[in-house]
Amino acid sequence: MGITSRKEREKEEMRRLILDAALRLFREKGFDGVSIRNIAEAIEYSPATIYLYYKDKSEIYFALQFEAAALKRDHLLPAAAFEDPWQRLIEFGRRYIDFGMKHPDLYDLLFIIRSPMESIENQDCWKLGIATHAFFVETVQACVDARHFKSTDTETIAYTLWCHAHGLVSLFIRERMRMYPEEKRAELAKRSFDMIVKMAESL
Amino acid sequence: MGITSRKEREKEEMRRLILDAALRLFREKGFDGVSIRNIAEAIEYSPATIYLYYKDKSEIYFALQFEAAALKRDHLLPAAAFEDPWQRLIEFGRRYIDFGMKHPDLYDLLFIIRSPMESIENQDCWKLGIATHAFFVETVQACVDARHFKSTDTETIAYTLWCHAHGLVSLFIRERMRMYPEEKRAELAKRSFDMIVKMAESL
Amino acid sequence: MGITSRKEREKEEMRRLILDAALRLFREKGFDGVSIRNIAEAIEYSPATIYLYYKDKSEIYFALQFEAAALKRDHLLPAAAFEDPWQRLIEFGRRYIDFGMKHPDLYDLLFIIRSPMESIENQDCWKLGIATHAFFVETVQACVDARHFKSTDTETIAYTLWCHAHGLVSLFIRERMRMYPEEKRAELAKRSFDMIVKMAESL
Amino acid sequence: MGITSRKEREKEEMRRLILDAALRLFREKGFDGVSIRNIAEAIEYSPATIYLYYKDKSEIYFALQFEAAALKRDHLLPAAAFEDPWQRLIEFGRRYIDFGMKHPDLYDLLFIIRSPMESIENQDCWKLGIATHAFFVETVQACVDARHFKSTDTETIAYTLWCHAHGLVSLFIRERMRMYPEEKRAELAKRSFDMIVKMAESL
DNA sequence: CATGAATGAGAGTTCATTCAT
DNA sequence: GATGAATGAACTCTCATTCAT
Repeated sequence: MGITSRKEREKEEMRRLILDAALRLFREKGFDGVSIRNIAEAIEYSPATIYLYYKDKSEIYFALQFEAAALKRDHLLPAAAFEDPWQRLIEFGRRYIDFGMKHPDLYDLLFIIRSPMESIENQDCWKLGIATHAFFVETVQACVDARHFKSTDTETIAYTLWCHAHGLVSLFIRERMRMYPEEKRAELAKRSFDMIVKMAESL
Repeated sequence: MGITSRKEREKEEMRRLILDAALRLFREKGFDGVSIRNIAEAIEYSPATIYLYYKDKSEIYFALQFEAAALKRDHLLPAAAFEDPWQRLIEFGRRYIDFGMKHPDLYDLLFIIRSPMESIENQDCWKLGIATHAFFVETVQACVDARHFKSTDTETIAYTLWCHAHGLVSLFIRERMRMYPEEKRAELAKRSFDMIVKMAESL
Repeated sequence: MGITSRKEREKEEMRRLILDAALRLFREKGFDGVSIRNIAEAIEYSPATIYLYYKDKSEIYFALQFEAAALKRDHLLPAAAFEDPWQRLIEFGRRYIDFGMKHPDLYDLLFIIRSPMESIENQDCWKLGIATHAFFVETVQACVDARHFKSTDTETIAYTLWCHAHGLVSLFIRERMRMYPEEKRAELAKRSFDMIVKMAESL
Repeated sequence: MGITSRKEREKEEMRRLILDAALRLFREKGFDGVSIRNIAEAIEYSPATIYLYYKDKSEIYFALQFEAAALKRDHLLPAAAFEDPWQRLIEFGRRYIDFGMKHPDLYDLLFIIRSPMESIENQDCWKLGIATHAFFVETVQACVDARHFKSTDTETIAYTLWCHAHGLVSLFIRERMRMYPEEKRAELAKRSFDMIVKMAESL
């Protein structure tokens, strides 16, 4: 078992190495701009070596999507610590946007990129995403249960808040805010978040 | 003149053919995923023929973007007919979302696709977009002037509403609403629009 | 006959137009760098029109080679005016080098470029070249007859002088004189010509 | 070490294969007339393979030029053994011409072919050429110092001799001696060399 | 386990050339 | 007589991928 597990561990480390490099490169040059060769060079292995760990390029893609989903979950999870559902919801939103701003490529991967036909592999990723989304909806539900809103249409409330957050992040990371001077964008996003919170309060 | 105009027309038809094919392909596979060859095959011409009508790949892209911007403006413009700014704003929002739903590829092109560094050529397109955006902001301003909102932060109000609308459309057209059954999605979008309108009223 | 000859004349003018443009372009961008399209644009006709006057690209090439040969002959011919064979020879040499310096592309065409298999067409050109060369050899012979040299090996004398002149011109136009500062090259060439003349005197 | 060196050797052999094919093609069709595909076909490999050994087309060109320069130096160097500067000079000239006749493609590459703007890479080649040229000029200078010529214009003497040698070789290898029967050409060249030597003696 | 070597396929683009009008 | 439209073939170069070692 010792040997087997060490091998397992080494294999895992190698996958890590590949994914980290891939992720960094995707960040820099976009998904289409990165080649297997680029990744191989980045980790100082030969291109052929990559294929020992991932069947093909799209498997790397799926693995990354899973990574992204996990990272996102980890980024959002601390919101669960807030006992008050309303505070929890706010924190969740703040963290959601923060995640998108800090990891634009991951966000892109999860919510914008048109994926190359989702095979079975990324079902795990999908489950993760579902779970995180469920946590979000439950939080909204908790607010509803706590009579925080006049409206009781949990589904629509959750969806509406999501639309706003997603719109905010994706306009930003796909560079559609050029009519606003660069240095004002972050602040505008911040003000908009505060505003939607206010708006939600009077729902 | 007869011959000239027929030739002109035929040339125009060919450009149409190219643009339509290109548009469909761009949306399916993204800008980088589409090759001149692909487009040529789609319209059953040789690759070289494309170059008789468009200088290079990005010129096709710019032509499409310009068309999309013009179509969008035409789609939104009727909102200007409403005299009451608040009604005008609502109509504008409704039409914005409607445009995105009806012409997902055009919306994609304008607000989602990662473009090849926009050179001077598509300034026209850019101006068009700016103008339409300005109309939107002015409408919000008119509402503010009419004391429709408690808040007077026009910029943030406009931006927040835009975020919601863009988020709604882009989650839809980039298929990130799979957790909702297909037949419910349109209705959910509708309810969300109504909700944001309500929320805005109490701004 | 009037109509026919006018048509003939017009056809000739068009050929002139094409050749002149081609020549200018070859000068600027080299033979390989020029396309039929380039030539067509230069004379503001369509590429297809060129084909009404020349069967294909290499026919233009051959026509140009003939042009070059004729131009060269015209450039050298005035040397014939000198009655003294020695003066005639010197003048011939001077003019030969002058031609190469003033029309590097023509010289290139005639003496350096590896031609695309010489078909029957450029036989005319070949004859012209032969004739000019014969004139040169005859001049040398005249010097020999006039006991200008001790040596009587006309063939070798002519060939040796030609080698020098050709070497001088071709090192210059194929840019192999970079070890000499640009501004000194012309003068060096001049001094070398004077030197070979001197050397020939003591042959 | 065995394996490594064998691999090294194989790699070197492949480069040889490419360079040999390229050299032959360049000389037949000129630099612009040769495509990577041509070279690949000649050695019966795929075009992509070429890129494993040379970054691009001009790197092949530079590699060849460097080789040619080195070979030429090696061919000329033995002349240095002659102590008497005049004998040294004669031997140098003889070897220069001999090199051109024996390796027409290399000579072509070095002194005739129109090269793709030489970047920094082939500086080595350039230096080699400069050095060999310097050796030549020094030899002429030594003759001058030894009062071998009446003229003391070393630069012009060297240049004039070079012109003759270059003209002789390049008329030959670019096939501009067709007016002389094939079997007489070599002898004519020989006689011309002897003649220029004589002429130089009386300088 | 890792890789060097190789390649087919395909990218954008340009070219000489043809042909119906 | 002139041309607009079209194309097959070629260009340089990169990519994902395979396979023998």
